[in-house]
Amino acid sequence: MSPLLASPRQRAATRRSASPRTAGYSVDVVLLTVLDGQLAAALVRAEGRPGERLRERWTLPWEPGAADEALADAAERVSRDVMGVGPHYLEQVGAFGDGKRHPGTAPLSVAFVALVPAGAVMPADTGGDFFPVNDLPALAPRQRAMIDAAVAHVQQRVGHAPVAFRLLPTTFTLSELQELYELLLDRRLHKASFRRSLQAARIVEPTDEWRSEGRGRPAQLFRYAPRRRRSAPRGIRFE
Amino acid sequence: MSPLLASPRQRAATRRSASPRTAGYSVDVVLLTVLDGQLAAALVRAEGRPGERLRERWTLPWEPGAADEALADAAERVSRDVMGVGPHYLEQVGAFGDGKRHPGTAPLSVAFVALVPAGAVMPADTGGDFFPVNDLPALAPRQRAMIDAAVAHVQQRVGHAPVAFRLLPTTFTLSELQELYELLLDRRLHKASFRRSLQAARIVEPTDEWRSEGRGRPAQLFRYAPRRRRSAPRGIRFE
DNA sequence: GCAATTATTCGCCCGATGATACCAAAGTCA
DNA sequence: TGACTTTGGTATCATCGGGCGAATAATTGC
Repeated sequence: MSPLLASPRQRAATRRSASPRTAGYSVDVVLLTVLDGQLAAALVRAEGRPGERLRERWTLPWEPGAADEALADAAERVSRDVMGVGPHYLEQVGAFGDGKRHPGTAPLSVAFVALVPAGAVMPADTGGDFFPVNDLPALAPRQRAMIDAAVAHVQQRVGHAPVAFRLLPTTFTLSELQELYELLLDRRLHKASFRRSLQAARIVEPTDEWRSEGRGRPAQLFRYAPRRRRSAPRGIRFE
Repeated sequence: MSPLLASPRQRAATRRSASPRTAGYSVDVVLLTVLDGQLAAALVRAEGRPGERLRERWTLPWEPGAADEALADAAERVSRDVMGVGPHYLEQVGAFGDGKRHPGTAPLSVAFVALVPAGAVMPADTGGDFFPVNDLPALAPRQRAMIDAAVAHVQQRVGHAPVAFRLLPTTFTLSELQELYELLLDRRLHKASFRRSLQAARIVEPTDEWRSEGRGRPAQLFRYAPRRRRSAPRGIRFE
């Protein structure tokens, strides 16, 4: 079988079956995007051994861990298998293994979170789909925990990493950006303060284009273009 | 051999040798304390197989991963084997496995960070010692990476978790607390501002005791006693 | 007592944040 | 055409928190 002709689904299945003896851990990816104004995670069909009865129909995309490979490389490959292209953001969330089941036999799973811009489409042959994180189908407890941790991880990183910009197209309106921040942080933000802070941080620049959304004044489009080095943190937080 | 008579070192050695076939991953603990005004990590003597030549003499305390156990339980046991008592703080840092060596044969290590109050002593039979994180002996690259990540993790958590208070005795002066924050954050803090924020957060309370350090006015002793629920975060950070 | 040292607090200033209101540019509808 | 609505973008003001220097307090050593 030529690798050039193999579909992502076939590649993934081949790699999985090539390791009948589990390496001791799996690499699982929580692939997040924005769908219909909600955070959504990619799930694929659970593939059990012939004759095995699965209690769950869906699972996070994953791969058995390889001894001689960097974890991030495996996670990137898993993401590529699902979406056809590499993720715009990839970060490790942590290791999960507290006695809960996994679709594979791995006692330990290393979770990654990957971000895909809103509007990206999953190739049909992937056999997967996006589900809102607030309305997930039945999942193994460990996988549910990994999704929850991935969302919490993104929420904590949103102020220190360009998380939001990886979930948006290359150009966007400031209202879209603010709505995304409100979605991620789960709280309302003040419009004037949001734009003031954004301007002070100098991480977006305006383009020459405007977008008219039907009613109301057209909005100027911006792009992510950080021009400022990180300012030293000020003050102390006790929480 | 009765478990009641076994020293921590013997218990750890027994457990390690009980898994000749590696479980696929290890649980490593970065045990931090404050020693001579510096952050210090606990290291133990590296134990190789007979005849095997070790390039490093020291290693992080660790254990092979067990399939049927929670990761945090293993990390707590490792900490207890080193210090004799459980840690005052324990949190997972992440999984490390990017092709670097480990004293065991595990291709993957799950790192935890544990905090021990300044002044705590390591039992003599542990065979370990504390080393300043800025002046570590030769270590395997993966272990060095885990220590660096653990320190960075603590620095990021210091404003959101009672990290500093787990590195201090139960009572302390405000100057000691500020010096610890300056050590952790690696920057100077203004005394009046520090105390003002501390009072606003309502996480310490004064005791009836004062401590005289020789010269100068005696300092009042405080204890950690959070009385305030977390205030909702304000504003936006773009960094 | 007086200087030195350390602890604790006060007052001033500035920047960030939030509330409210205002202006601008488009569509809708009579 | 002209009011009204809708959405984008800005201005003004009050408030709050934090940075800064200085004043005050309590002890040791001379």
